[in-house]
Amino acid sequence: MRKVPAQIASQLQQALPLIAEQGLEQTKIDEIADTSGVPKATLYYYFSGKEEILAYLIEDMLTAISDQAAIAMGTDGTAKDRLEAVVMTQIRLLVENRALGATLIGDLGRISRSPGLIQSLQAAFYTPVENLLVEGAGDGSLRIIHNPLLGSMTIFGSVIMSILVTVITPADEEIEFPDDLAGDLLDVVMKGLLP
Amino acid sequence: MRKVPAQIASQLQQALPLIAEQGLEQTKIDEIADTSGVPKATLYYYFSGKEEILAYLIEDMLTAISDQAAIAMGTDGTAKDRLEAVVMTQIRLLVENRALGATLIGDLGRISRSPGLIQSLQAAFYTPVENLLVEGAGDGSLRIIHNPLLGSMTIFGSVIMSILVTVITPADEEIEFPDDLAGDLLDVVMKGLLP
DNA sequence: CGATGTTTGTACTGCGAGTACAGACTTTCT
DNA sequence: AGAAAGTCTGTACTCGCAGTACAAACATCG
Repeated sequence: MRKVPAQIASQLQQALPLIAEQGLEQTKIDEIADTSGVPKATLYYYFSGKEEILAYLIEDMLTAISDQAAIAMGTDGTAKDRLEAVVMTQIRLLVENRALGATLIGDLGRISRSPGLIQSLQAAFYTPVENLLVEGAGDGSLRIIHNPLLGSMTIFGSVIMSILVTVITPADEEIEFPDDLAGDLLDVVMKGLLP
Repeated sequence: MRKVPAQIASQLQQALPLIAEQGLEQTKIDEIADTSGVPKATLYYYFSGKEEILAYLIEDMLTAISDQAAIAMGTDGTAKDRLEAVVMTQIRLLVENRALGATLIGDLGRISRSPGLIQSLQAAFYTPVENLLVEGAGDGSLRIIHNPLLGSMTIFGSVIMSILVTVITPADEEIEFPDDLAGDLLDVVMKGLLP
């Protein structure tokens, strides 16, 4: 895969709603070409096919998320505070690009089939959270849990499911602001379900 | 779609590992026919295509889960106890049929595009949990949370992510027993991450 | 036993992914 | 400047595979 010019990368975003809506399988290359304005021949000049186009866009987003998460991790405060900051960041970036977020979540199978994407996904979601859980057990701001990986999965799972629901919801209905959503979500995850 | 004979439904299960591994997109109808032993012409006699075959299998599993969940809900005990029973049931059924579980989770987008499947998914996962959360707030065995839907999403999210990881994990590695997994997961979800 | 439905093999059609390639245009090098 | 190498895109093509057509064998049932 050749280095993709920023211009083209940006144009490709326009095809995302289409892909999110009908799935990559049902989205024809010509549709992607037409909607994005990038000629089909040019697409094949840069990518080897549909799969690679989508993988490229997803990887791009995951990189952005892990970058931002790293920043949030580096701030001051207890592990708990920074965990909340990280989760908020993840949610914000997913919601800001709804279509890509929906595709990411709706197509976890595709991601799990690509080692590169698995790695990016871990870097964006698992690793930062898992590190913070360990840190939190150290500085006392978080409970020591038996299985930290499961903790990060719980968070990741609730994040993506929340997003999925806001994304499935017809666009005409009002969506909760990411901050409210993130707040409620953290409330549940942090305090648990027991009284 | 005609009523599918039990025999054929059962044979189709054999094609699931294939679909889980490479995705429906990459799985050819002829492969499904060969692996399952159901002739291609017969497949098209009952189904309108690949999509419908997979949808049928998924719906089948979701129905089984919601049936079992309903049973677990009907037992004695506090809402908390029954919630744990329900979650254990969900995990058990997903793990017992790894391939289908993996497909279900890896292809949430497909599900979210089909109203029928959304409904089955809700019946299997959301509705029972959400009801129990409300009940639990009533009988005092669970905390009153601001957004019950979010509670059920958190649980669903952590369940499927845990499954996804056990499924992605190379088959040669030892998998945690569903009971242990469920136990750890409930520990996190119930008690939360705070000390 | 006729009628209606099931099952399956074989042969076919057609869509759309991906390829080939030539020509225009741009950048880089000498 | 001018050659060389790389970028971009239109057009026309191939070909794999999903889905269709259909006929013949077989079952079921009234």
